[in-house]
Formats: sequence, structure tokens, C-alpha cells
Amino acid sequence: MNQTGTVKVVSEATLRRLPLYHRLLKDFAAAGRMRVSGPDIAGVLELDPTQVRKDLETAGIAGRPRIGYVLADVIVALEEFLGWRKVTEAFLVGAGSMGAALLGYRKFEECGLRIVAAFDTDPSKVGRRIHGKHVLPLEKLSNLAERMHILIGIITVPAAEAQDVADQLVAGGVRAIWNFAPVRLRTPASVIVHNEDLYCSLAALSQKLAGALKRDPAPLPAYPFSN
Amino acid sequence: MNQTGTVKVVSEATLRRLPLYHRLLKDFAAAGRMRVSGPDIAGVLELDPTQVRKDLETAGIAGRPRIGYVLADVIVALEEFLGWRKVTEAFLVGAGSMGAALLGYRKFEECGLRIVAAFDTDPSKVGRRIHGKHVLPLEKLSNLAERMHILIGIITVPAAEAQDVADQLVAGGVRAIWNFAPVRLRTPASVIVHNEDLYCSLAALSQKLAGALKRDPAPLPAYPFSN
DNA sequence: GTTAAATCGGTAATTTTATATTGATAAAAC
DNA sequence: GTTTTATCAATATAAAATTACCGATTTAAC
Repeated sequence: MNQTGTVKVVSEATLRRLPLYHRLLKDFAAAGRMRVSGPDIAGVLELDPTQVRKDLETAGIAGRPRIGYVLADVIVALEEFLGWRKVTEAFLVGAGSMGAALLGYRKFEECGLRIVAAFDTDPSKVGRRIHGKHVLPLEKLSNLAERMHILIGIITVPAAEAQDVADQLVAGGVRAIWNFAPVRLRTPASVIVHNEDLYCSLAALSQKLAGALKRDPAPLPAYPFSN
Repeated sequence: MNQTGTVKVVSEATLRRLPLYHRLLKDFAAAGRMRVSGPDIAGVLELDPTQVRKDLETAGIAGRPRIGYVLADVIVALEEFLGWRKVTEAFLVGAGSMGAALLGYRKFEECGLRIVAAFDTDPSKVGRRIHGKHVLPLEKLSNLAERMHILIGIITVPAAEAQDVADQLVAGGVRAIWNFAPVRLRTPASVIVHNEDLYCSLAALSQKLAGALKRDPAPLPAYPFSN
């Protein structure tokens, strides 16, 4: 937010590049470097130098001519900008295999996300722990979310149940939803929804591969593999 | 590919909307509908009608004035365009929790992806099956990929090992990589790489949430939850 | 010191993407 | 049969994102 109280809207594309810079810069810092230039970053990540500079500018990061940027400052500023410097608590709903996988991502905490509990309807899962996190019954979801002022909900339930879970999360006061179910959720405009739709992602890959194979066909499999 | 032999480049944004249309249209078909109009689709998905029509046009789909589109035709054309009508075989590398989650996605086959085997270095995993798929030793990866003419590789190993795995996949003749490891892979230009970087995704969510909270702050948690 | 080179900052041009407008078409209503 | 209406198609406009350019600045080389 700037002095006028307006919040700059940052493009999704920029938002997805910033963590790349952050990661690279952490590597540079670990290697003992103190400074970095826009062209440096652009070179490694194969991006346009101007774009890198504009992205950093968006995050409120300034450099100095001929010098570049002070590595430590940029890293801190990026974390600040991305909201990684204070941890936000989240509930994960759906303790299936994808849910379990996410519960195991330890580095999320470094990115400001702490999953404090999981929820599921399956009695065989409720009461157990997955990667150290309690699995609680779904009935308690919205109540607990409200009492604990949980701001982020992660949905890893089957598509058919996702909308219902989303409604409960919203009822519990959640402000952002990370949705791994392959459905478009209906939520109030005030709730941020981020869809991680692997089928859509796969579609993009498939289509590009199909195009590439048309240009340059692949031979047929010689040794079929029985599964 | 058109008659001139050129391949139309489709924007990533369009490519990610097409599966949404496909899913919706399958629902419509299941409900017994025979036709659909652009505005219909746009209404449900909250998109611009012109954009929907343009997307369909990109996929080579034509409609008729006042009629709209024939549902069955659009579904087939979308699947054709997305490369979903012929199944492509894939290897998955990294039988950790994310790998296991992906091995459990049964619907991938409907999207033209069949994961035929998994690979891992961990002796406790090798030789076992996960969701019915064999886990094989990593040493066999590039050799088997080549012999079986595997075109897609899915990387779900830790970041540190991802580049090595990518190299082996490329050596085995793989043409597309679906990369879940949080690193940018170095591959020949002919190989399609699709990054599914959850940390970048999370960053986008965090930043938007941070912005929303600045506009409309959340109360502090009243009941801390010990884990 | 002076010069040369590298890099940021701001602005402009380009390209891409999204949206609006208008006309043609065909079905349905009357 | 005529009119009305909904829709696709094509074109035009607007918005956004990317890339290019140029001047200012500061370090390093000589």
C-alpha cells in the first residue's frame, strides 16, 4: 500500500517470477555474494533484464546505477512483499494423498504458510496424525476456523465435495482458498481463490506436446510394457 | 497445424481455459443437453462471451448463428485439440508423497496421460507398487524410457536431484517434462518443460492475501492452537 | 584526473491479450 | 410470411504486458 491508501495490483505473471528471483538470490547469498544486477538475474533465469528490473520495482526494490542491488536487501524486500515474513495459519481439508503430500512440504513455513491442522470425514483418518499434523473431523472445521481466526484454507478433497468445503471455510471466516480440486468454486468476491487445477495444467502440457510431435513425430514404442 | 505447415501458438491463458470448457460441457452433456452457446459458457464460468468464442475458434471449433455449438462436437474437438484422445505414456520419477499422490490420480488417463511406472532411488520403495504402479530403480530410467519410447516425464524428486533426473529423462528421449520440483531445469529447447512450482503459486496467494488484509485487516487469533 | 563501461531509472514502442461493436444469419414468435 | 431475437463471425478498440531505448550515475581502469 502506498501513501494514498491504494494497493497496487500486481500481475499474476510478475507474482510468479518474484519467488524465482528470491530463490536465486538466496543461492547467491549462500555462495557469499553481496550484490546482484538485473542483467545477472535475467541471464540465469533467461528473462529480459528490463522485466527483472520492473518486477523488482513493483516489489518496491530500488538499485543503484552501476552497482546493482544489495542482495540482502532484495531478499528481505521480496519476502516482505510476498507476505513471507509473518507466518499465516492455514487449515487443510482433505487428508487424501494430495493432502498428505502438502502436509509434508516443510518449506511452506519459510513462505509464510503454517498448516496447523487437517480435516477429513473419513473416520479412519480422523484422530490420526499426518506428518505431525492432527486430522480432525470435518464438522469442527468452520467453528475452529472462526475461533482460531484461520485466514487460509487448502482444499484437497474430491471435486464433488469441494464447494461444500469452500462454503464452510468461508463461513469460518477464511479469506483465501488454495483449491486443488478440479472445480471452480463459488465464493464471495472478498475471498481470494487460487486454483491449482492439475488437469488444466496437464492440458497445457499435452497440447504443447501434441504440437511438438506434429512438427517432429516420435517413433512408435518398440517394447510395450505390461502393467 | 494448418496447410502451410505452421503450428498456431496458443496462449497459456487460452490453454488453461479450454479444459474448463471441456469439463463444463461434459456436465452439460451428462445433463442431457445437446447444444450450448458461447454466452452460456461465459455465464457459468464468469468469463467474457467473446473470449469464449475466440478460445473455441483457436481450438478450431465453429458454431452457427442463433444456434450455438453442438455439444458433442465441441467436446470431441476440444479433446482432439488438447491431445486427450490418444493416451501418451509417462514415467514418474520420485515416489515420495507428491509422486504417490499423482500416481493416484485416475482421471489423468481421460486427459491422455498414462503413468506406466515410477522410479526412485530409495531401496525401501523400489520393487513395491504404489496405486498399482511399479516402482523401479532410478538406474533403469533412461534406458527404459528410450526402449519404451516414453514421451513424458514427471519429476517429483527433491529440488537437489531434479536436474539430474531431467538430464536422464532427456537422455531417454523424453519430449515433455512436468516438473514439480522447485527449480528451473536446464533442458534442450526441443523439450517442453512445464513447472508446477507450488512455492511460486503460494507466493501469489500470500501476496494477494497480504494486500487484502491491508485493505481490511483481520482480528488477531483469540484461541491459539498448540500442535 | 579523465575516460570508459556497466547498470539503474524512466519513458516510449511494440506486442499480446482482452473486450466492445457491428453485421450477418437463422430460428422462433406472431 | 414478416418480424423479432439470439447468436456467431469479423473487425475495431482498449488494456495490459513485454521489450527497447536513452539519459543519468558511479565505479573501475588507465
